[in-house]
This record gives sequence, structure tokens and C-alpha cells, in this order.
Amino acid sequence: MKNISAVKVQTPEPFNFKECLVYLSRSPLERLHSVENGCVTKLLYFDDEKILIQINALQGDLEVKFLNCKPSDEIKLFIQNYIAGWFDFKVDLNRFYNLAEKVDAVDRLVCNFRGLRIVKIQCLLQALCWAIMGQQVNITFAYTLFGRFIETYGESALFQNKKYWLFPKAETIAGIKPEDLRHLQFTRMKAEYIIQIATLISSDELSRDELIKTGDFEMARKRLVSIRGVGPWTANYVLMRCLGAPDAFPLEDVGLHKAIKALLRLKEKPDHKTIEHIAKSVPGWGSYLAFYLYRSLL
DNA sequence: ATCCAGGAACTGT
DNA sequence: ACAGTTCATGGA
Repeated sequence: MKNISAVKVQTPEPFNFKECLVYLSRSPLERLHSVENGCVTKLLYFDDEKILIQINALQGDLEVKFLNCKPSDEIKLFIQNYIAGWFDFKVDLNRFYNLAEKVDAVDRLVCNFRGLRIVKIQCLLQALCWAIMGQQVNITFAYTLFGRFIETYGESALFQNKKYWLFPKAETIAGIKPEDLRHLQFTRMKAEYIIQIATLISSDELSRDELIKTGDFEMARKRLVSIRGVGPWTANYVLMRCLGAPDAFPLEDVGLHKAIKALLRLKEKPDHKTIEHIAKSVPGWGSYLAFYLYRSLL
């Protein structure tokens, strides 16, 4: 075995890597990373280079191994920043917990998953595609669609007889014909939405940087909703999972309704008022609240 | 078989 | 602005 390079990534307090791994391993159909033995392995682009990293917890921090390359300092820095963003290290979780503990039901929720941080989808195109594929279908089918999509249009790398996948590039998706996606069981609408969005991104008419640069998430929400195929649910989902908006709670989400029903031990699905009441129960932290509710469904 | 799933666009009021 | 309809298919 040749010696493998590794770097450490300092973690904030509190942070529970295992809780994030639970979230990452929620579907066996996942193609963009793999979780085993307390490690997550993921392939990433650095320009056109494919970098395979493996992350595990080590003495309170994270250790990142580079499985297929000797990383330059530039790559090491890129990966450290990537991981800090992936697990949302910049947020002060204690502020969330301090507010959450004032609400009985929410306190129960956050105590169960202490140290869980939002597992981000940092690529805007990937976040939008995932949300759109997930519209109106159950999670299993969403993963089936997503997996087929990646295996058809994404690149991959082989390591120790195992394939690791990358999300397709915007230019690739922009060049797909809607009929091709219909063969993968996309609806006509979803096929059009995704191709159109990839076109916007590849022509630089839409970007993650542009959406977050002002810090005005209300403006970002409006911009997102103006895109065909993106409604309030998708916009809030992307604000939460990709853009780092603190207070984006996808009110329309059926999964969140189920989670609230279980949390409050209701017999029926919660009504509009109840949902809004919970969504606003930790002011300024709707995104974290939603993510913890998703986690509670696993 | 029947119902519904981590919605959104479209149409008619 | 708002309510009803359509899209479209796999899971439970």
C-alpha cells in the first residue's frame, strides 16, 4: 500500500459527524457519495481533475484522505473549504439550541440529534435538479431518477473496483434533449425545467455566487421563483440546502408535515396554522428546524 | 386496486 | 389574488 496523503480539518463546537453520516446514508440509491465504516467517500471536480476524498472523524476533528492523488496546497485548501461548507461549519449552533430549548416539542427534537449540521448541496445546479426531481414523488423514486440521471450524464472514477460518480456539468445537461430524459421516466415538464436551468447556469445567467453575494435571501427567493419549474417549495429547499439561508422553511413539504405530526404526536396531519406555528417557533432558524425535522423522519 | 407522494404550471374565475 | 385542474408514475 502506497502512503496516502491526508489533511486535518478543524471542526466547530458542537458538531456530530456521525449524525451527518446518518443523513448521508439515508438512501442505498445515493450515487454522489458512499458511507461505510464511519467514513464518507466522495469524488469531486477540481477544474477537470477528479479528486477522490475520504473523510473520517479523528480526535475531535476530521481527517481527509486523498485516495487518488498527491494534493497540491491549492487542492488541500479547496478541499478544506469544501468540507467546511458541506457541513455548514460557519453557523453558531449554540444560538439555535438556546432558542430551541424554549419550545418544548422543538427541544425534544434537537436534543435527539445534537451536533447535526445541515448537510449542504453546494452546487446550485445539483440542488435545483435534486429538488425538481423530488417534486411530487416519494423519496425512493426521486433517488431512482437522480441515480439514473447521474449514471447517464455524469462522469465517474474507479477506485479499488468501486465506481464513484460526479454530478454532470451544466454544459452537459444543457445539451440534453427532453425526449432523452423522458426515457429515464422524467415527466415532460421536469425534463424541460432541468435543461432550461442548466442552460441558465452554463451561460452564467444564474449562479450560486450571484444569489448569495448580497446576503439578501428574500431577493434570492424571488429570483429563484422567477425560474420556470421553481415554486415556493423548491426555492425554500434550495435556500436551505444550498445557499445557507438561515430561515427557509419549505412550508408545503409533505415530509415536514409528517415529521411535525410525529413530533407533536398528532392523529391527523397538522393544519396550516400548526405548521406555521412550528416553522416560526425558532425565529431566524427555520432552515435548521426543517433540516432536523427531515432527520427525524429517517 | 387505491391512495398518495419532500409541487408547479396552467386555466378560469 | 385565489381555487380547481392537469401533469405522470412508482411505492406502500
